[in-house]
Amino acid sequence: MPMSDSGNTDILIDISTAILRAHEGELQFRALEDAGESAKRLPFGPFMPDRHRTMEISLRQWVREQVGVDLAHVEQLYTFADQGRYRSGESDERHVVSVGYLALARAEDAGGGAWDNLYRHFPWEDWRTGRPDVLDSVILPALDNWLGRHDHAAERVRLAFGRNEAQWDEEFVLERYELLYQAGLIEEAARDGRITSPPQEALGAPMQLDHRRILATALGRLRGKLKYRPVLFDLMPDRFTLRALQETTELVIGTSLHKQNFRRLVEKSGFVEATGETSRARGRPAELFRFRHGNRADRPLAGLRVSGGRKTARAT
Amino acid sequence: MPMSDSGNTDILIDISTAILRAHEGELQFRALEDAGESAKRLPFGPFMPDRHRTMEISLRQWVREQVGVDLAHVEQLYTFADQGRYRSGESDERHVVSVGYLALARAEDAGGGAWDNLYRHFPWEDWRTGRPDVLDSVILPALDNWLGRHDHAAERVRLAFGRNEAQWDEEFVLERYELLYQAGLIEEAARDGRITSPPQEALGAPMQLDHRRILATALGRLRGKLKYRPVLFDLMPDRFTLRALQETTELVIGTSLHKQNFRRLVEKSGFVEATGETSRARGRPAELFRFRHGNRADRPLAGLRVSGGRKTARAT
DNA sequence: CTAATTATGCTCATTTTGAGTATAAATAAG
DNA sequence: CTTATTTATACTCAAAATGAGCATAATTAG
Repeated sequence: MPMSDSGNTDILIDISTAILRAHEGELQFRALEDAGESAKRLPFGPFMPDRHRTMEISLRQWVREQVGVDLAHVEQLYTFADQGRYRSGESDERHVVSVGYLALARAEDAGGGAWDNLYRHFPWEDWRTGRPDVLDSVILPALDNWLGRHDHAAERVRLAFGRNEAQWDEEFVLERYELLYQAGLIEEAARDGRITSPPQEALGAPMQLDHRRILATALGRLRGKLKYRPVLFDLMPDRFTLRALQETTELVIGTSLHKQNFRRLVEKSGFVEATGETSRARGRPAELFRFRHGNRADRPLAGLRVSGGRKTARAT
Repeated sequence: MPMSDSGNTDILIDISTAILRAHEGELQFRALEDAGESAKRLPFGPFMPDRHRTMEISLRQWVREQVGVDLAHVEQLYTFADQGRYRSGESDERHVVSVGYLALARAEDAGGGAWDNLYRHFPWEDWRTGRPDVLDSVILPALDNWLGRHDHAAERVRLAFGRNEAQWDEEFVLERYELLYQAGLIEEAARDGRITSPPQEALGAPMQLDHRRILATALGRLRGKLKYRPVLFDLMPDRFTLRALQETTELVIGTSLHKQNFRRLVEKSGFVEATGETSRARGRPAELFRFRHGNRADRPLAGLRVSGGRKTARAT
């Protein structure tokens, strides 16, 4: 964005999309494999401005036709113009600008194709069964070691990883990923030539290009958005039990929630209405709810903040 | 983002930036005037990928040198690739992709240049002295009239403008702007050929291109972000009274707040610390505070939600 | 000295939230 | 068919947060 003269810089824009769904107890994303390449990638393709009116329309259509998924929510994440930062020795140096998108799909609309467990790439983000071991056994020691040579980053580490007084903030997915990348604990960092030797203990499964970074951005954005907009329902089928809704929520925010309080929160939010039907399963049948479109007070689901709070902290 | 073949599409990227500051009781943005054109515009310029490593670095440098403003917070808003949607009869049809940025500046770092009052372009967004008259006198009647022919949009209007049961959500700035644009109540809509005759009563001062839309995006984003990240302090000088902090907050969210409760909220948030100094002004001197960097519990300032709530709703 | 003005402290009733306990309605096991 | 197990749902209770005010303090403007 400098001066103004300029010749033709032969820019090519491509769109990469993190398509998420909740399925079989996993938060999954649509992953593609390329021959002779172990790391997977997100669906992406060139954007051709003369053929489509807007990027979002173009994206939806392309994903339906080429990837076979009908998208519910679609949201632009970020446009990267970082010059080759995440592209090492590629021949095609025209790819300069890449636009990342987050898309949500309902499990039913999600066609065949291969889906991958998101947390396989971000094991430190899944706290549903408690604080992940890898944090204390690998990540924090390695970061400490790295901080020895880069102590200006200490505060960033403290905030991103919730050390000392700081709390773990489940939305800081990208900040954590970036720190791990910079500290050379991520395989992509070696591939990009940011570090000389690959990390001793690779953290999470790597992906092609900067796609893991896009996934991190997507997860962070989704976790944040959940608290004030009803995007959650774009991951749910038409009818669902509150239990299913809670499980999907937990998948996204990566923590487990108190069942009764979750119910109270959702019921008061005005986002759902009972259908009268019930679902049959193991125990007592559960009422089926449906999304109550936009209507009502639409109180944000702020209560979904990872509690971390009060732990029976008896009065003073 | 279709197929894949493609020739060279001669794309040009430009970056437009909404630079905001709080100054003299106004929320202002840096505005430029062009000869022979009454509508103002945002600073913008081409992005040249071969000269700069990242867009943000490029942007900061460009703004410092060309616009004379030192930016505090910088945040990418959105990338539009909408084909000429907001560009009517322009000769240069290469401009296809434009990236919008939000930037915050402290009043001290803001150089000379011309600044414009943001709410002059969005009078319906400023509720500091109560519900703006223009809503009931012009906007809602006109929207109702429009809805007669487009009643599918009724629900969007209800939510965006807080009718019936719905509450006014101060973050829906873009949604409101888009609705007004589509309903032809915005001068830009006539300019873009979306409607035949210009609106009888133009709402807010128009701007060039889609710059008012970028401002709307910026304001909405900022209002949202305020509640969970300490961006507010990027609009404040080094030291400030709580009163000044509150005024800036009110400028941004467009509502007035309860003074004592604001103080309580901010003090508990851990974002500020007293300096011991005081400021001299009209009444009792106020303590000067400073931003307490990143530290502490960093409780979100969720309390900044536009209350709208309980109005002495005595028990049942 | 008095009024006006702004800052700050504190109270109080509600609401919201975290964490349980209790009860209901199924299915699975014997 | 009786009991254990499982899941859903209702309710309670205390702690914390929030919305509204009243009260008091410390200045400056007459």
